[in-house]
Order: sequence, then C-alpha cells, then structure tokens
Amino acid sequence: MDDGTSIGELAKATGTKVVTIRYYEKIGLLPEPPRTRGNYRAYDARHRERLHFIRRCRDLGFTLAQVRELLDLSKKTDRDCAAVDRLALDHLAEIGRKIADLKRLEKELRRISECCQGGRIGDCRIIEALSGS
Amino acid sequence: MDDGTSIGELAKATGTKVVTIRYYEKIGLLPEPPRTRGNYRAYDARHRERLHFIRRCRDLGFTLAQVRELLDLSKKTDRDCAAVDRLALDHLAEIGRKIADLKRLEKELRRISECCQGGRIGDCRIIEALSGS
DNA sequence: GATAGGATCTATAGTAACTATAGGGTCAAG
DNA sequence: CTTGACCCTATAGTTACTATAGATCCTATC
Repeated sequence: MDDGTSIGELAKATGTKVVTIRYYEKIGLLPEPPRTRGNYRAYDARHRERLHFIRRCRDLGFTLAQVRELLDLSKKTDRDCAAVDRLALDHLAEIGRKIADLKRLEKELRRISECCQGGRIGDCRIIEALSGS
Repeated sequence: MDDGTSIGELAKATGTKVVTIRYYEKIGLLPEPPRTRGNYRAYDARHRERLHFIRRCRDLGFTLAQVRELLDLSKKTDRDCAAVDRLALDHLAEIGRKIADLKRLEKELRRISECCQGGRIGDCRIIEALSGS
C-alpha cells in the first residue's frame, strides 16, 4: 500500500465488510478515495470517521436514507439543530411502534403455541389456530 | 365472472393485494386456479382458505419459507405435531430476540436524543453522539 | 526470476417480500 | 358502442447487502 489505509484495514477498523464499503461508495454514501499505483483504494482519517458514523447510525437502526440525511445535516454546521432532533425522535417513535407490534405478536403466538399438546398434525391446534382468524 | 371468485374479490376477502396474490402464485405458494373464458383467475373456497392461512402466518411474522413449511406440514396429517411446535417456538424465540434488540436500541437512542438542547448543528450533541463509539 | 498465497479489482446476479410500471385484453352499465 | 373498472402478462425497482466469477496486484519464499 503506497499510502493511506487499505479497504481491508478499514473494514477491520470499523467492523464493516469489504464488500459493504464498496457498496457504500457505489451508492454515494462514502466518497471515492484516491487509488494507489496498483489501483487499490487508499483511505484516510476522514473516510474512517465518516464510515464510523454510518455504521453507528446503522447499528442504531437508521435506514441508509436517514443516514444520508444525517450526513447532509451534519455538514450544515450553522443550521438549526431541530431537523436532527426530529429525525432522531421520528426514529425513536418508529422503534416504539415496532416493539409494540412485536409484543402483540409474541403474545398471540405464545397463546397459539400453548395449545400444542403433542399428537398428530391432523389434530394440531397450532395449525388450526393459524387457519382461524 | 363465469364461476368462482375473482382475484379482486379474493383480495378483498383476505386483505391481500391483487399483485401479492399473483406473486404467491408465481412462487408456488398458492396453486394456479382455473381460468374463465376471458382468462381471469377463478378461485374456490380451498384457495381462499389457503390464502387466509398464509396471510395469518405472515401477520404473525413468519417468513414465506416458514409458511411453506407449515403448509407442507399441515398436509401430513398423520405425522407428529412436534415439527409444527418447534417451528412456532423457534419463531417465538426469534421475536423475543428482536424485541430485546429493539429495546436496547431504543434506550440508547433515547439517551442520545436527550442530549439535544436546541442550537446550531455545529454544536449538536446528537451528531456528536452518533460520531462517537 | 518463478511461483504461491492472500488481498484487491470489476461486473453481475441473487436475497426477501413485495411494489410499481407499461401496455394491453375483458366485462357490465348506460 | 363507449366508458370505466377490472383483469392479464412481463419487466424492473425497492432495501441493504451478499455471493460469485474472473482478473490483477502485492509480498514472501525458493
């Protein structure tokens, strides 16, 4: 490597797969780094930080579209913070909804599952319960 | 409609979109119904029941692969019920994991979000928190 | 200098579960 | 007989990657 970090090193440093990094570049989320003589990508600290930011957001469940928005916002340093806050709160609300949905689902599936008392599938209460409304 | 239920009627009756029904047919989840003279699909009660079963499972968060398994199992009426039960319990465990993940995530995002006190993006604590580990 | 291995390169296709679009045919009512 | 609602097929797009194939590069060893 002439200079800078190789894609493999960056992958290790950020816990991202190599293919995923290239994918982020292709969709314009991560800027194209300069290349070495051998046409290898050579990353610097700014790339590392940006990728780190992306991964952190993804770990928190933001979609790539949201990450893109957050990245855009983070560049407009003199703009009001409200947009960032709204994005975070919206996402929080979304997570809350998902949790509620899953809990409802869990409850119902548990109810259904408890019907099972062994025996033949022909008499299976689970299948029956899945068929009923 | 010569005879049987049209795809639109079936869609309404089961709360499924027309395109989704055709999609289920294409991937072999729903058997091809006979056609009318005008080449319209004409469904019967068995199709309705099967689609109903599929939707019910989907609503409960089963994947289409799992639905396929359940449908296969439900035909083997003399087989032991254990496989069905295991599928349900596996799914239940999965849901539990997802809930736990989302709760962890919610907690962290809430922590981050509470940092916001208005002001400029340049000083935004949310962006900062998203950048940090 | 030859060679073997690992890492990297590009391009393309596949995944889940649909959704959207284009460009038509069919059917019942007025 | 035309309008509008419904239906048909086929293809491409969505999200966020993952997998594959085949070529190139770099480093180390013989």
